[in-house]
Amino acid sequence: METNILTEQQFKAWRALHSIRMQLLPHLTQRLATHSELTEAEFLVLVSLYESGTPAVRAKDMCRNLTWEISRLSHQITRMEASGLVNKVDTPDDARGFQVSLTDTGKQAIERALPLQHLEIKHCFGDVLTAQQLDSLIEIAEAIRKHIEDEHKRQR
Amino acid sequence: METNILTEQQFKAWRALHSIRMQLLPHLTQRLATHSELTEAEFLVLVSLYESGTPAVRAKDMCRNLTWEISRLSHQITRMEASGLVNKVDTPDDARGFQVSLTDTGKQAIERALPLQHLEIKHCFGDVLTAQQLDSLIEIAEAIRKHIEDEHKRQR
DNA sequence: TCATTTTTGTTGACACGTCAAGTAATAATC
DNA sequence: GATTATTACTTGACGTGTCAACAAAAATGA
Repeated sequence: METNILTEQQFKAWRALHSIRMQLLPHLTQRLATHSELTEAEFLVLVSLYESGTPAVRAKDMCRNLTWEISRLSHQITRMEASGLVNKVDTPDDARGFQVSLTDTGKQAIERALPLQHLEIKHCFGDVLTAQQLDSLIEIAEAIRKHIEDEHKRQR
Repeated sequence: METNILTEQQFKAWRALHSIRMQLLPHLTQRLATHSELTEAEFLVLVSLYESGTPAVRAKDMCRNLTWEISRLSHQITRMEASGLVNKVDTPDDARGFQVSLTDTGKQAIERALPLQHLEIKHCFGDVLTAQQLDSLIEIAEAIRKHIEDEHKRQR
């Protein structure tokens, strides 16, 4: 309770969120690097592609899916094309955009990494929490999403 | 439910956590940049110093406080010293380490930023959630912390 | 149809974070 | 007290993420 703006409980919860972020996420990205030699950003792009069910995904759609901005994706795809995980393809209907597709290497990488990473998530997140706690998280995310959306829309 | 490793609920909760991370945190760091011209890393260092109550904090202690590794702090302090927010001082008793102290600029910056940022946190986090949800977060963080600590200790 | 606006993406600069390799001082051990 | 191990930090390389400035295609609309 540094100031009296936040209540004690609010402050503790904020620190709790920070703690989750600083402990769980680095741990998981490290595991991912160890068992699959993928960074988190690479993993997210590959999952997004893999789960789309389509051979190629348009950049702007992937951005919406990942909640990334286009500049971030552009940089990331440039790097991943260089390392051979994805290909960049022109869109047939719109000469501005591009599509991203999995290479064979990329497909193998994600098919190997996905179950391993889900095991990690289960082990140090899913199985560590109670059903009530999992439900709370889902509610919390929704409450925050709604709030931010209202803020955002007003600003734009 | 992409694979059947995680239960549906676990998977949704995992996505919820991801959603919180991707929506709330960028929003808050952007606000911080807007109202105080500080990055999140700068803010965290300044808060750590300010709340220590001492004129200077030793690097390793600040690392423990922030859950940062020393390399990260070293880089960060180098940048912040260049921009005039902190000073680097030799420790009196141990010639290996260094201490960090607030400059006047840094002190003014944090005294201005802290209440503003707490208002933001209250507005889009603390006041958005119920008391039960706040308590859940505190419990969740503790459960994860304990789990990771056990994992970590075994590995070291 | 022509001009304007919007959408889509690129690029460069810069701050950030991690890793691995190194250095130097202190602590521990014999 | 000399050797060894540990601690505390530095540095460089590299992947990441944001911002602002830019470019070009597509949609809008007068």
